[in-house]
Amino acid sequence: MPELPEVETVRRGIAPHAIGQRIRSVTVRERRLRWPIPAGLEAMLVGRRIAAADRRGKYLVLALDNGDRLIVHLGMSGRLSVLTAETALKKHDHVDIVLASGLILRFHDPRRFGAMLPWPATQAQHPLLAGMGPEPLDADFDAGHLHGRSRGRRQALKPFIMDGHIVVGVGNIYASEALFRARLRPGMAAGRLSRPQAERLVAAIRATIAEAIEQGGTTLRDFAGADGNPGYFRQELSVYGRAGQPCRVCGEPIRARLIGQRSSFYCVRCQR
DNA sequence: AGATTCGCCTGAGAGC
DNA sequence: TGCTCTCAGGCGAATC
Repeated sequence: MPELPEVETVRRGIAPHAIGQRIRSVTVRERRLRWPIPAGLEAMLVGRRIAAADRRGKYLVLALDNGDRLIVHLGMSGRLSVLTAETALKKHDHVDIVLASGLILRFHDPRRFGAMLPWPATQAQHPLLAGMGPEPLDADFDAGHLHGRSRGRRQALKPFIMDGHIVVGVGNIYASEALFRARLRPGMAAGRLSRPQAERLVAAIRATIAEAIEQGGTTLRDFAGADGNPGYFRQELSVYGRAGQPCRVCGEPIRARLIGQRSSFYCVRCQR
């Protein structure tokens, strides 16, 4: 499940092959993603040079030399891979972006929760990116921000930190992991977060995300980087998917519970 | 406005 | 073996 570390891993994998490359051709085999791929997407891309490969939250943003941009979201099961021209097509290979080098950027997404949308240069802000919270690794994500935004909130802490308006990129896996690291219960009301707890949570989210990026993300089933390799953060997971197994810190069996319709994992002893 | 629920999808795994 | 059912989950949109 691509969360921020997985998307960043993909971005880093793609950037050296994509930046500076002119787009030779584009083939769209399936337009029905989360939103349909607009008919004009191919024309926008072909002949342009890729100037940058950026990321905002879980959105990849490929900037073109004329200021137009391509937004890519991997959804649940999406992959964006750098492949050689002769790589055989697989089921769910929806889009090929063929570069002047001969390499292909191939978008593959069985569940089609992903998206591929144009962001014209004439459009200052894209609706999907407007209103997004700070990046967890940026300086403007700090205890003051998190504590301030949590005031008056009765929502559970876990869905609160998964809300992209509060902070971007924290999905279901890293939310459970960061809360364990911060020693906070996922079900506690966000509004009851003390200032010192907010300090701890910010530090925990930062550390969790940063370490996951270093490991190339977490591969449970689907995820692979641009080179097709899995991420190795799975072996670092403290609580996610470990229901019934002993807490790595205190030995207490890890509990699983639905919070905000999402499976959540925590240690009742370590997390108060 | 905040909180919750829904819906989009396919593949994997469980159960029969 | 093969069918059916359940679950997973990002996140915008709809609803309460």
